[in-house]
Amino acid sequence: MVENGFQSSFMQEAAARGFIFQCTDPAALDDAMAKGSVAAYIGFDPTADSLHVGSLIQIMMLRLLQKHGHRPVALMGGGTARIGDPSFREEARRLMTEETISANLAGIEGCLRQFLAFGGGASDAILANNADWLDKLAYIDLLRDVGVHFSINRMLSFDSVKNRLDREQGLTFLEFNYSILQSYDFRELNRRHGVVLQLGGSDQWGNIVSGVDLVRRTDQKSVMGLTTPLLTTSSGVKMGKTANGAVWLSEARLPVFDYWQFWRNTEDADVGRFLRLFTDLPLEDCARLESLQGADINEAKKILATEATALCHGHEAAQAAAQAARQTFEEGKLTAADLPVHTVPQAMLAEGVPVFRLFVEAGLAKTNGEARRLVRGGGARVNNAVVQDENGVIAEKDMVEGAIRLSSGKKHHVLVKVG
RNA sequence: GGAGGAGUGCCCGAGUGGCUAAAGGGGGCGGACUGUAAAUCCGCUGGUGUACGCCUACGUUGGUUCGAAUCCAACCUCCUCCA
Repeated sequence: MVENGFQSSFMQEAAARGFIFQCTDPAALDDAMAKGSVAAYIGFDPTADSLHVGSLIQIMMLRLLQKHGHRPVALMGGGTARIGDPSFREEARRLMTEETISANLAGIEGCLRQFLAFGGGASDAILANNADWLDKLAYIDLLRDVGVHFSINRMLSFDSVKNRLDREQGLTFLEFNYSILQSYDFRELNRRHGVVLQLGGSDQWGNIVSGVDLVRRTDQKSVMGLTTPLLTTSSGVKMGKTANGAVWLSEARLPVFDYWQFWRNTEDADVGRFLRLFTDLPLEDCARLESLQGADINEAKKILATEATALCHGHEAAQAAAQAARQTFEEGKLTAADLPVHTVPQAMLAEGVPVFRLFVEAGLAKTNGEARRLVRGGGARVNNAVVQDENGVIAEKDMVEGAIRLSSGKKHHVLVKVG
């Protein structure tokens, strides 16, 4: 463990909680943070209108900065979005329209506001958008100003690039330029807001180091980089994937109940790590909860779920989700309030609707076929009764306490109401 | 610019004229066992109000054929070597 030897409260806590993977100059960073407030940034690409759990470690890092009196800067990749991040290959290459980008920016900003305090104070967070400067860039100027400081030899030596070449994956010029633009962002934020630290996932190391170099060469200033570890669950799966894709942070994309469930279902081996990274609980509490054995660790998971959910959706919503879970899983209550609700038109239930269709309607299956398969596999339940006939009809008579509860498996529940 | 190789479902990957909605694995979903965990075992894993029907799918477009992921042509993209 590298957790001691740091003087600044931020570095001590960040290290102890497991946020630090690599740092360009730990001693200098520690020093700067011990002396005063430091501004640090992380970039977010507006590829969707919400962030998801994959970005959460970065957000928590910004939060930690704020807690220790430093200034977090969230940089929106509004400019780079118009190029399309090439690292996603095929998928992300479709170009986004201006409207999509600005809608996504607004959505992401909403996510960030849950976690950070924005404003004009010393440790208030700042939202920046690289479109503000990238849109104005002239190619030749960029090449002369920034391009000269990039050595192809050097770039080829970066792991991120080398791997691609070794695997015969091919690397486009565009992608190559990505690190130039990112470096340019760093310098711009340094000039505009005095940002001296760039944070990111471990995959960003090469780009971050490039930025550090650029600022040193052109501005003779020493800035730093710090990366977080790549998060996988203990069974080696990349974190944050679930039935319907990503675990989103915005309620519009993922009901609070489901967000709470995501954390509740953490593997035993990850509980301690996640408590330290994704909650504000004191380290002693994390250690105590982590050490619970056997079924007792479920208590720790509930605390993890409620704490993590509170950070994202607020205490009330988190408590409500916890209670809904308790009623549903422990007390076997059929229609606990605060389960995700899906409303359907009155007419639909008046006429009666085939079960499989209602499951699709409620979002528990993506297609009719998937819903039918769910029923055939014995995983579909209506009001807790296993559905036998996929074509069976559901109607108003099936309402219990004003709702019909649909379940996919043991964990996914939706209340269907008329609205 | 020249020569050679490659492009298959969410991912990896087999398949070289009909038995192919396409082996196998991963991932995902469901079931069993548990502790709403992990591990293990079992089932499912294009769409379509289910239909040995129709539609979509083996880079793109066209062609050969009763029939094409499979053969031919052109094109696109990627890789390797040469200039």
